[in-house]
Amino acid sequence: MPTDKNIELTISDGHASAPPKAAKKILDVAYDLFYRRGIRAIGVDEIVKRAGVTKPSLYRSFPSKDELAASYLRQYDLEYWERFDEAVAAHPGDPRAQIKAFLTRIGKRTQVADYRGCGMTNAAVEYPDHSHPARVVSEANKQELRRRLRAMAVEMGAQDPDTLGDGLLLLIEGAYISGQLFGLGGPAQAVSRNADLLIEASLKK
Amino acid sequence: MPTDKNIELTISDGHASAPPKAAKKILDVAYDLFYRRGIRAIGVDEIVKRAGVTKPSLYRSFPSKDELAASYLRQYDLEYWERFDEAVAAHPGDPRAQIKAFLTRIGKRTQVADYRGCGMTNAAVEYPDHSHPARVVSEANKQELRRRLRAMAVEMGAQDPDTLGDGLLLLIEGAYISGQLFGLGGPAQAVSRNADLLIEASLKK
DNA sequence: ATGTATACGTACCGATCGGTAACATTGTCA
DNA sequence: TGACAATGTTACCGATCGGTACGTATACAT
Repeated sequence: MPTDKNIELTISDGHASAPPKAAKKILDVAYDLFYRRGIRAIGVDEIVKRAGVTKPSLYRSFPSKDELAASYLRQYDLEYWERFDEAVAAHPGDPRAQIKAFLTRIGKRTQVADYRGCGMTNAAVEYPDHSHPARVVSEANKQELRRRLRAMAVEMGAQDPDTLGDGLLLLIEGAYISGQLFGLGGPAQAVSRNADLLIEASLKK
Repeated sequence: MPTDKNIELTISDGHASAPPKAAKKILDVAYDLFYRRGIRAIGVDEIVKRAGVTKPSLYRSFPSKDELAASYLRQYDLEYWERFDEAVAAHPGDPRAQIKAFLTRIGKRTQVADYRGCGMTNAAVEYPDHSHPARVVSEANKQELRRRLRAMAVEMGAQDPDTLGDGLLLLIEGAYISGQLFGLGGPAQAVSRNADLLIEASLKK
């Protein structure tokens, strides 16, 4: 869900002036529609209609639909790391518990009807072209996720931290995808358990 | 890559007559374009152009673009289980080796530039609506994958076979997705190693 | 009150979307 | 050669796509 924080960081780059109010409504609506139904599936007409604004307003705040999609993902990115940091902050100095908290949360999120997975992952699937503005944001987010997981694997004292970090990433991505593929009762509910088994098997003896 | 086998099973349902030749060219081209660039990203005009046929020919063989996409996935499904069964047949009676062979193959496939992941997974991301013809095929394929993996986990003598089977599925889906997200050197290359660790940790002692 | 800038709306653009009607042409087998 | 099925040709449909030219309203400062 979109929040109101840091909107000005994502919609209008550069100049520090306050953004038009229409831009916030547009981004909020675009966030919701892009996430739930996909970026390619949503036209700008539907966005402006649901936002109660007009098309020129959209194009005054965003240079193109592709850039609006990138802005949506930048907002998604902010909220993603907020959730991640919450799990980390809940267990200071205990990376294994941090991971477990994050994965338990993911496992729970996937167990709702019409779960739509990770907006970053979905956007990358929709736009295979690496130069697409939305994909650039998506790839950066995933690189950062990999970096953090590998760092936590080091902290945990894994025998091969890169392998464990990557294994955790695979489980996480698998949970995002299978969550939207299987719905309730799908494999994603087992992500935390499997991660725990994998971590246990990967620690130095 | 599309093969020529079993085309008649996927393009025209019901009557057992040989399919028109244009239909095969159309399906081959659609297979390639849908897989590499996405279903929503490709218009029927581009398909018929690349296939060297005309639009009416497409709509004589396929009732709609959505059904053509479903036919593409049915073909994908056939080839998917061919690859799976190859890995199984290579190690009779040894499910752990079967899994390892299948995952090693996936790990290798992901390590090429512009890898595009699993066509089934991608289609599900593109079409969140569960009633979409393409998604119906995709979900059936994934259900079958889950069934097989859980059955193999039983054969392997896992303590909790459902959890292990689901864990393997998560790793596999993670490999598909991260393969296209990270490109060369990504986490997907560690899928076989992590699966092996997970299996080892999941067996009855 | 009046200028000035900024935000917004009406109406429109060409291109492309998926899909079709009507008819001409081809290849094949009897 | 006749007959039939498959394909091609051309032109078209309404809807939607992303995007814009241009006029209007509103706010604020002087």
